[in-house]
Amino acid sequence: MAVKRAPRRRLSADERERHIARGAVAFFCEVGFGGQTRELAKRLGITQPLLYRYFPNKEALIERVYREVYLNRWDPRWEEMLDDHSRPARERIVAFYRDYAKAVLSYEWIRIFMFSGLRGMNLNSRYLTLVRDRVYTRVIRELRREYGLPSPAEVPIGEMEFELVWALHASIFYIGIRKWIYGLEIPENVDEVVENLATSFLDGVPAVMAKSLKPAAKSLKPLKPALKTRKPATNVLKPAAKVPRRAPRPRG
Amino acid sequence: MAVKRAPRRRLSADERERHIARGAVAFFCEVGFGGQTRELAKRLGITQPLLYRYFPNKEALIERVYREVYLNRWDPRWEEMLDDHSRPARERIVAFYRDYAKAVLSYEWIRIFMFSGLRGMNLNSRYLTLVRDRVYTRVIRELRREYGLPSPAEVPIGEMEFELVWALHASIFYIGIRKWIYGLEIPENVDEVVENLATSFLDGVPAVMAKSLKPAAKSLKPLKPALKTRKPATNVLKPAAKVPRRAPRPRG
DNA sequence: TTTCCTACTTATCGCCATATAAATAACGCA
DNA sequence: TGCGTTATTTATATGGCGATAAGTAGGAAA
Repeated sequence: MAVKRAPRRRLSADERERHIARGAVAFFCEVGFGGQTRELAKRLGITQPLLYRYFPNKEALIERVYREVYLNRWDPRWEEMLDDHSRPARERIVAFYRDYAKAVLSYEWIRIFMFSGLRGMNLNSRYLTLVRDRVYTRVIRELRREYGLPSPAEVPIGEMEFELVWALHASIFYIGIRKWIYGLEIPENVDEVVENLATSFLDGVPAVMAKSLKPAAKSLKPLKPALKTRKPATNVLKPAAKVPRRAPRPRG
Repeated sequence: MAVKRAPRRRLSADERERHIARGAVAFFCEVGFGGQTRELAKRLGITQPLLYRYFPNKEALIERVYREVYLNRWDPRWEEMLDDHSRPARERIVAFYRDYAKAVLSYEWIRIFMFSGLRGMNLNSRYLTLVRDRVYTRVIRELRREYGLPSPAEVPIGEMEFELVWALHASIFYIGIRKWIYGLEIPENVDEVVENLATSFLDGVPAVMAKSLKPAAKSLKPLKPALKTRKPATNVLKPAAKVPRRAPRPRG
């Protein structure tokens, strides 16, 4: 039986570029960056050479996928949220992680994040350094305040304290890994789980934290103070040279 | 300048097979399974067709890599360790996780585990189901006992309890991800970190756990009882048909 | 020392993936 | 309604990678 061919439709260059970019995200996060341009084109309902009208080569397309996924993932309100002293610290922290989990626990993000890490991109470390500077420092600061411990200005944040916050981050992110990388079942009510993880964190942390703050503690190694340099926010990637569309070739 | 060629050395078939297998692990865990057989052969100091004398195709070689890495990773003493009632529960649990972390936080394991997950292998889920049945259930059982809560025989283990143990597992495993996938710096003294994570876990968990055990709790959803079927232990993968070496071809 | 088995190499096939060049046709505009 | 621009397709080049076939030589045994 003959394949019914959809009537050819011309999109504006911008529309098509976005169309391809979105499709590429969905495609590559599923099969990895080894996925073939032919297969991608087929899914998009276009021919493979058309991709090369919009992106000079596959690598540029992948670059575009990174921008699509990494950009605008950061919600600047998170920082305000953690700073809002009108609410109790515990409530703020729990609320933040509930929000953050919603933003981060998606098929696309989890997989692209892993793929880019395994490929040796440094996007991951850039992104996570940002998280550390914008979030971890705040969480620790508020925890210190909550438990009557010295402020980071008085005693700089120690390695071990960061590790404790890393652990909470990890336990949330790992829910996504279990589901979208290992293909395991996870609880239906992720919100409740995250809430419990944050709560359990808040209950378990102070003992260890207080211990690590005692000058006698074995490995109290202050880190470079974070939160010092104030960057423009939001963008993990540079605003970035937009890939120039290929000029139509002269004919004849 | 002429390339100094190492004198050709003949290994016994078994030796060469292991040589290739070990090299393949190191190679594929670094570049992923998309890595080229030519490049692998170069690193091994052999020619690429020789690979095909020992493995019928690339997929079989990859299969061999899985066996090499997954097999014998499980230490049966872990279960005994957790069951040893002559030591306090907290001590046992902390000691177990210190040990487990040492076994699991390696470049090879972390990366192969991720690569196999992203490839859609079900090895990950098989392995992790084993961990759940052999470890998580024990940890929860001991915790319940420690805190005077009903035993799993009386009240089956709930979803949320498993989630709490997952969280500890995640926070340890994630240390490896940070280092070997994201390329981030991690503390020198991982042992101490793991100890603190386990401690913080033990301090933080009981409140949430007790809550989740109250019949009134929202989502007390008992899971299928684990630890029931006793499997031969140790092997995650089937003992597995050894790839038959290719018979030398008749000549002339 | 000679022989013979087989580990290993050289040479090469054939396919498939990225990428380019040339031809076609959809749509805006006159 | 016809024209020109350019989005899109068809056809194809080019190289790389998995895999095979045939020839070479190491070393154990006699």
